[in-house]
This record gives sequence, C-alpha cells and structure tokens, in this order.
Amino acid sequence: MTTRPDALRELEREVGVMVRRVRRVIDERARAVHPDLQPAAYLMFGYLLDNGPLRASALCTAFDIDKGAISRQVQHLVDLGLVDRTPDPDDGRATLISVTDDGASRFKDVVDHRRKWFDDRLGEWSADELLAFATMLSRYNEALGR
Amino acid sequence: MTTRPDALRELEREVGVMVRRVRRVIDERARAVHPDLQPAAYLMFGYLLDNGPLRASALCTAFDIDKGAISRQVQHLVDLGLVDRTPDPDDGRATLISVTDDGASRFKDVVDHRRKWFDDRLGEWSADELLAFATMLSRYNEALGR
DNA sequence: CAATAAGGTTGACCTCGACAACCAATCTTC
DNA sequence: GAAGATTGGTTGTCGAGGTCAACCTTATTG
Repeated sequence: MTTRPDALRELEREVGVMVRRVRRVIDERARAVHPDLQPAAYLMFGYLLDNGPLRASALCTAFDIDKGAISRQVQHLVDLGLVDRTPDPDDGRATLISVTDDGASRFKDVVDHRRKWFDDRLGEWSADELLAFATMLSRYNEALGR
Repeated sequence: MTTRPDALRELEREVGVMVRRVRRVIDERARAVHPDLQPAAYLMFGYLLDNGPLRASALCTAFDIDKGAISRQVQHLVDLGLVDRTPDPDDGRATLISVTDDGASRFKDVVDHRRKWFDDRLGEWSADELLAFATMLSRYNEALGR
C-alpha cells in the first residue's frame, strides 16, 4: 500500500532524474542535426517542423518561456541556416518563422537515427503506452501551470 | 489511430515543457525552505535528508552530474547552514555531508505546504494514478540511462 | 617507495532562462 | 483621427547551473 505523500515524494525524485537525463539526450540529438545547434533550439526547431510557420509569440506560449529567450534561440537557428524569418503579411509587427529546406533535410536524416535509438530503449513500450505516458505528462504539466 | 512516431514526437514535446515547468516549481519550493536556497541544491538537500550522510561522490552518481557542480552546491548548502561537512573516518580523502538540525526542521516546515500545494493541483489524481505516473517516469528514466 | 587512482576544490567557460527597457505596429476609445 | 494602451520582437544584464580540466591530498598497488 502506497500512501499519497509517498507517491508524491517518489514523483518528485523521478522528475528530477528525468530533467537531468533528458538534457543530455536532447543535447546529443541536437548535435546530430547540426554540430553547432544548441539543445534548446533543437526543441523549437522540431516544433516548427511539425507546426508549420509560426510567430515567435506562438513559440512563446507553446514552450512557456520568455520571449527574449525565444528571440535568441530563433536567431541562433537563423544563423545556422535552419530557419527563416519573414514578415507576417497579416500583422506588421510579427514575423513568421519557417524551416528552411536545408533544415528540413538535416532533420530528416536524424529522424531515422532517432527512431532507431528510441526503439532500442523504448522497444517494449507500445504506441498506446507511449501515448498514455505523454498524456499523463501533458496533464501533469497542465496542473503545474496553474 | 496514433502511430508510434507520433506518440514519440508528442512525448518529446511534453518532456520539454515539463523540464521547464518543473524548474520553476522546484525554484519556489527551494525558496520556501530558505530564501537563498538554490533550486538544484534543494534537490540534493532532499536526497540527503532521505539517504543519510553521504559523500560528495555518492551524490555525484545519484544525480549523475559533474563533481565540480556537486562541490559547489554542497558549499552553497554549507553556507546556508543547512548541511555540515565532516571528514569521513573511513577515508581521509572523503568528507561526509549531513543535514543539520536547522536544515531538517526547515524542511519539515515545508512538507505540509508542499502537500497542500500538490493537493491543489493534483487533487483529481488518485494515489494510484500518481504512483502509476511515477512508475512510468522511472521506467522512462531507466530506458534513457542505458 | 614510486606510480597510479580516487575524493574534492577551484577557475574558465558555456547554455539558457528571467527581467526589464525599449522600439515599432496595431487596437481602442473618446 | 489622435492619444493612450496593448502586442510582437529585440537586446542588455543578470543569475543558475552545468562541463571540462588543472590541481592538491590521501589511498592503493606493484
């Protein structure tokens, strides 16, 4: 029988381990896309790839971090040629950020490697389990965000 | 129908959000223990409380970070009077790190607040759900660590 | 008794997020 | 339609916190 406080304690500890461990995994992955690509920017890059051209402010809310940080990460991606900034036709203040062809192809090369990597470690997880886990994470994040 | 790659993608994103959001929560919690307590040190402090006096090297492997970082975090805890360094009687090179009485009592005061805080946000989660989540995290961490 | 290894500390460096000041464009409101 | 208020972004400064490498001290081992 596990009590609720025990479960919370356990949760906190695992979260801590996860945070550190994930940092390294992302770091590796980022460098596979481009040797100079910073980990944080890699995550935004992936998001941009999936969710088409976006404004910086959209990234802000999606990643829940400061707009200053976003601005710099985007600049970093632009410097590496992975992403383009174009003015938003609908709003003179905004700029749309879109993945370049080079960026897309670089990422594509990494996808296979990544899937293989994940299959190595998460092989026993079914797609449903993975999704259930992601859903729980999302719910947890939502709860924390209040 | 969700495909496995979709689930992985989703998972990666949620993990990213979690990492950032958790950072803030830990930050708050740390300052509740002591206004000058840094978040990373808070986690080590909690671990020390549960796992008795430890050498720095034990923290190193437990948290899987550089010994230089550990050394500084411990120094930080010492400066705040939350922790003591005493020479290890079994090994002249090593020092044992133990929680002070003040440190223990400060932490204790925070436990109630923490439980209340969690109850506010994770109120709908049953103990079983929490544990299931923690277990999944643990499994995930284990997978990542290989 | 060297040589090597292990435990810690420290300094230089890097990532990266928060906060605030600021500019430009847009919206609101009278 | 001009005066604020708001929104989208950029940039400077700062702090947290990690890596790497050099170094000192103490143990261990041949």
